[in-house]
Amino acid sequence: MYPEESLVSEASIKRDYDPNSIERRWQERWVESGLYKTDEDLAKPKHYALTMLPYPSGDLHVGHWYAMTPSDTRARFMRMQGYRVFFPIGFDAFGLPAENAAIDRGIHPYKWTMANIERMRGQLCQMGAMFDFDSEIVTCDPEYYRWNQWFFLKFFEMGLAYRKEAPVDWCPKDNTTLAREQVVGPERRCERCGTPVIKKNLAQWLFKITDYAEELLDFSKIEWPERVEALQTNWIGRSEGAEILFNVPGYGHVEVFTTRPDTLFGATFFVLAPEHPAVEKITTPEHLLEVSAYVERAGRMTEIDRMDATREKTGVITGAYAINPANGEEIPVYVADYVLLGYGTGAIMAVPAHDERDFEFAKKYGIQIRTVIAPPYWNGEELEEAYTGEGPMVNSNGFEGIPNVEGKAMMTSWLEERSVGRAAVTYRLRDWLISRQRYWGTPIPIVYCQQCGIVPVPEEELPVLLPEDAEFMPTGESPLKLDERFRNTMCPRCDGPAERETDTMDTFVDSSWYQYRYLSPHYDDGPFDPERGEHWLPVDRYTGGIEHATMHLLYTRFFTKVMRDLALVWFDEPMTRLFNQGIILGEDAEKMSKSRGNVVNPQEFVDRYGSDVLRCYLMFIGPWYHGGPWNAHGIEGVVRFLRRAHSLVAGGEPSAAEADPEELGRRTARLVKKVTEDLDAFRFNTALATLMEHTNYLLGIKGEVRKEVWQNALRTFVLVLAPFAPHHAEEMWALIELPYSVHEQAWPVWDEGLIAPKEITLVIQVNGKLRDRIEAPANVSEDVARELALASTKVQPYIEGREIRESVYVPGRLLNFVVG
RNA sequence: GCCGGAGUGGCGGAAUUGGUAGACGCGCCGGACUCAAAAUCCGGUUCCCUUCGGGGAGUGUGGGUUCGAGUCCCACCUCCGGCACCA
Repeated sequence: MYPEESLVSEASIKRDYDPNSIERRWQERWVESGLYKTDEDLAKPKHYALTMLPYPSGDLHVGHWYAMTPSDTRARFMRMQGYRVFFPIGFDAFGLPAENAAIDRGIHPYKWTMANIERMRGQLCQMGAMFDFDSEIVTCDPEYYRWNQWFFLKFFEMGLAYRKEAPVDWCPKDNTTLAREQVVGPERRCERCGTPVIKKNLAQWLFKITDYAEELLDFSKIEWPERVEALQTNWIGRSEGAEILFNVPGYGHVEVFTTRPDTLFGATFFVLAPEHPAVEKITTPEHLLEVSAYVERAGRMTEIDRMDATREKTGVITGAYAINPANGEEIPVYVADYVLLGYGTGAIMAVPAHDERDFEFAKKYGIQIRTVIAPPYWNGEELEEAYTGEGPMVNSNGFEGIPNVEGKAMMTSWLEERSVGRAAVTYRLRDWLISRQRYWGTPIPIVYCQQCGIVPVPEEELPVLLPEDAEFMPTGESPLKLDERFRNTMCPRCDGPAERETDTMDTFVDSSWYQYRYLSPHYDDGPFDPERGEHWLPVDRYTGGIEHATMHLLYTRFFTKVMRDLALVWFDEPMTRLFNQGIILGEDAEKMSKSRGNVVNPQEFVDRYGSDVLRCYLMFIGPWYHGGPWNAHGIEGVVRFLRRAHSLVAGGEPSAAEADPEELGRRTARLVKKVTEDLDAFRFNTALATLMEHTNYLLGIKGEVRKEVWQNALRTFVLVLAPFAPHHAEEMWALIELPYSVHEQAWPVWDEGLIAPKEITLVIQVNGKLRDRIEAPANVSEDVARELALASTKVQPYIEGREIRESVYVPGRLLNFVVG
């Protein structure tokens, strides 16, 4: 995608030096010398840096480069700062594209995946990252997924894995069910392929993440972006309130959840979700026809229509009555589809005066609207709309005049005393549905026996292997279901005939604990070697995209908490600090996509300019968290920068010692300070700007300082360049005849005392407006500064004939006269 | 509606956290080198006015605090992301 009339021609790139041959040469040397084997020197502080593992789609795209190379730069920086750094990589190798390739082209998913991994591994090496490939994991390897199954069994023992038949989200294109998290947007589309999902009634396996809902809301032990915390908090959706029992004479008690127990006296009707089990039992014969018709219609309606809040509320009366426990009133029971079975208890007490939805419903069906919380300046008149604000309770016998905020707790304890209610918390979060009707995933280690029922596969029989000779139907039907040899088995408990579970696990299970497996990818006695865990856990820095906020990042927190409860780990959170990078867009500032034709192929740029250029360009483009549009011309600025940097070390004996060595020392110290602080805070763009500035300065004084001084300046410069452009830095390091490898050197330190300049530009303002700039000694006193300023012919016109009321002096910066 | 984030030159973006707005880079303009071009190097580049000394305006809009506001406060506008008949 580089422009036809590129300003930097190929010939000119290769004239001075050839990035490709330099890079290839050093990559080979790095491998030979084992430079990136993980440092296990326990005397050093540990740093576990992790970047989200890629899906092996075939080729690295520019998004991978954008995610990985700054992460690598940061890891290199930590290494030079004296940390032992663990920076692993692997492949999230299960998933649908492999299976689709099998269906479309007849290639077995394993073959397809492994070929892709092979290719991507080569590209990762070309990137010049310090990944330690010895710790690589491939999640479709039985050695890996065996432990998915092991976790499943543990979850099952703990009651955290259970099977339930319920209406679930089904993607008709991918032919599988999805977790609630994988259904996105108001149109309820499949997160993977964008197809609108439908509901299907199926028996599926779920992980009980809701048991950890409260703990997942606690972010006090991690430093994660507020944005992610907000997204997860939103997703978990905690509501505090009360559960209240309403008696329906002739049936029994029906429980409701409400966040507004303070409005109980205003409950003038009662609503059940159409799917609520009580509906058919309480409906009186004369309403039966109407109710069943309504329930059927609601069932046929699509989820999207059903959830459309702008639709006019509908409902039918059941003929039954519920008794309001607060005042003993009989209130009519309706069935209405604006009440959802999946939230709370699937039944509500309706308080039209103080809830917009109930208000709309009551207006339509002529139900009484009784104000029980007085709005400001309320005189008993009828409300024109629901009042949801605060106020004193009214029409509430025994609670009159109590501020409703206090009334909530009082009403709850009043109900508790009478055993008709209690304080309760409800979450929007649903349990994690992990069953997938696909082949290319981890088989769920469960057997169904006619005698014994649901039987877990014994631990020692793991892994339950995927059959290799599966047949892939063009319809996308689960190949495991059709595979008799896989399906038919013996019950581990009674040896009788039994059937295997044919669903596989959501691939998000794989990535929920992969950070632990990296530590000992071939360990046989558990998911990871506990001794290695002690040396490296938890992850110190995790980097990746924000799109996983309510999926992967929530699941992995959940897994770690369960692992803690299994005493596998001693901490509560998987990754202490998280950084989300942005998204790299096409040149048209739109999301890259094949259909738009704006996809940037990183390989083209690597071939043309080398990977250091691509690395640096991606870091220079803007703040990492921000992302932004690709610019094929912009990258040429980085080509020039690296070439100029390289030319610093090429030849040229000093001709005259004219440059100020003190200035050089000062600027070098400033460079080190700035790059150090910027890298610490992930500000790669401004660090590179400083490196560019410094390069230009050095080129300006090249040949004008003594050899030792120059050599020393270059040494420091190459050291701080090294994390950004590892190949170029290594080459320059060799050219200035320093011993291999630059990446094993200590990060330079700076002398703060050298940084302050002796001369400063003092800004003179009059009434806050800039009037002059005066060169002055850095430590100039206020009195001297005043004299200098008053002597300025540029300042004089603005103070002549006026009274100087005050002057503000900021040492080393500015002097401001306030004149009247 | 609720929650979160962002608005700065032609463009990507800087600004030591209240102290010279526009660093660095792209693009553009001018110059050097060249037969010429590319590359490279040097200089310029927020806008308006200018008698070429300089002057005025300026960080989404309108107010405010302050000697001084891109930065802090209040109100609003626009855009992006998430959630949403969640009781």
